[in-house]
Amino acid sequence: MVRVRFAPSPTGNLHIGGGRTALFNWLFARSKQGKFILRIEDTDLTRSKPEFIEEILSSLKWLGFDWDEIYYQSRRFEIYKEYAQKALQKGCAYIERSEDGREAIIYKVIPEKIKITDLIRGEIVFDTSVIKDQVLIKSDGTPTYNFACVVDDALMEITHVIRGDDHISNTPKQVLLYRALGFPVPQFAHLPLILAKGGGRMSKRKGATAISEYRMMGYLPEALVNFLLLLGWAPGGNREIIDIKEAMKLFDIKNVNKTAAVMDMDKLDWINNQYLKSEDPVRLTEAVVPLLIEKQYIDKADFDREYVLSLVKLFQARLTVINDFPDWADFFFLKEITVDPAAKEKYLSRDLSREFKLFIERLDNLDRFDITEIEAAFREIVADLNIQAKVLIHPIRVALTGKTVGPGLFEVIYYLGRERAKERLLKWVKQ
RNA sequence: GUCCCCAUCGUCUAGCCUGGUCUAGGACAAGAGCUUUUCAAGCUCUCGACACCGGUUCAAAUCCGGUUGGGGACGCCA
Repeated sequence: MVRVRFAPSPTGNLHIGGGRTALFNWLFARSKQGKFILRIEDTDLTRSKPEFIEEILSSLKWLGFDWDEIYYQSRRFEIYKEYAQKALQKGCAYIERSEDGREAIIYKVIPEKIKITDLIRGEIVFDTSVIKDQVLIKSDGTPTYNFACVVDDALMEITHVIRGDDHISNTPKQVLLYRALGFPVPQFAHLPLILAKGGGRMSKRKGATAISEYRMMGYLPEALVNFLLLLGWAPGGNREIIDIKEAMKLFDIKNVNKTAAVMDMDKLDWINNQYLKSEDPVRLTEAVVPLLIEKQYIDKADFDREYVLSLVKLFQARLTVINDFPDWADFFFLKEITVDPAAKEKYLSRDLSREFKLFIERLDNLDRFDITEIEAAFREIVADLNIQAKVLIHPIRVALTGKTVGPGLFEVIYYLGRERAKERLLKWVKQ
């Protein structure tokens, strides 16, 4: 039975790279009917924070990665000490006493060649003569990362260690410890790192790093997962949009790339738009409502959900992120709209009083105020005036929305309602 | 500095293992156009890569070596 683990350290948020490591572990486990284990590596008592644990767990849940077991290393200190004693008894470790009299347990590294077979990279050979003796238990009694990791992976019966590239150099140290303690050595698979746009490591200065930030920005978890999946793995057949269920069928750890990938926000945006388009409008509305409340565009206690739903449908295909909606659709909620200066200059610098007045009259006289009737009325006017439709459409859009881009004009007028449309047009009519 | 990993369009990648089917395919981005209602949606087209040098071979993106470049690790952090 396949057993894999994701082992984050709660000294920070769940990173985009961590998210991808979790993804590949989860995918591997689920595609092999195995177990996905979560292990919180909180041995550094001063740097580990409960709020980070919360954050990591909620990010994993948001991404859709459920775990079968969860462990906290801070509750297992006795176990590590026990195994350190065993190493001592076997004679492969020694005690080092510091000046203040505290004792650390150190593993003695003997020069040899260690060969590991990485599932992604193939054979890697290390010479342990360049590795220093390894601390197992620090003088404060807590275990070191490499030691706790080995003991836990062995005790938790982890069959495959799938982790970031940055752990390659830890691998020979760990193999040494597995052998010393008589544990079977698991299989290793080292994932390439995700690099920042300009090269180098991802950092706050080079864009969003935490999964939760992407959530806040309005990305869908399915889209982010799809994006992460494509960073280092291809489903074949030139496919770009693939959901996790199908990825489970096609995924093979051996097909994961060796090359580090650069984070490309443009591609993420495109993928997110693809998912947004096929998202259930009702669900999207649920996501959008809190944003509208926050901006005070709607009243939490009293708003028309059906109306918001209609507007969501109007913008859905164009949204890059969910959070675009409040900005792009603001004119449906604001009493006073702000007109983009450039748009005003381009479309409303000419006096259109006559045209606007005509249109207002036609809107007034409509028996049925619906999209087809509005358009019919508009078409008649441009025919009468003998002008191109766009000559009038763009100025009207700017007058009604304040923007040069948006949904189709007649839908905009319909959902704005007769009175508001007339009112906004009237502002540009000189008496 | 030492050790390790990596190397196809600007970016993500297919192809590489099992050399010829590759004048290297797709996607994002960019550019051009269409959509006689915008684009932030849609459609069409264009631009654009096997890092370099040697070797093996009838034949190399594919195999081998080196160079260069990028990345990572060298903590009583994880």
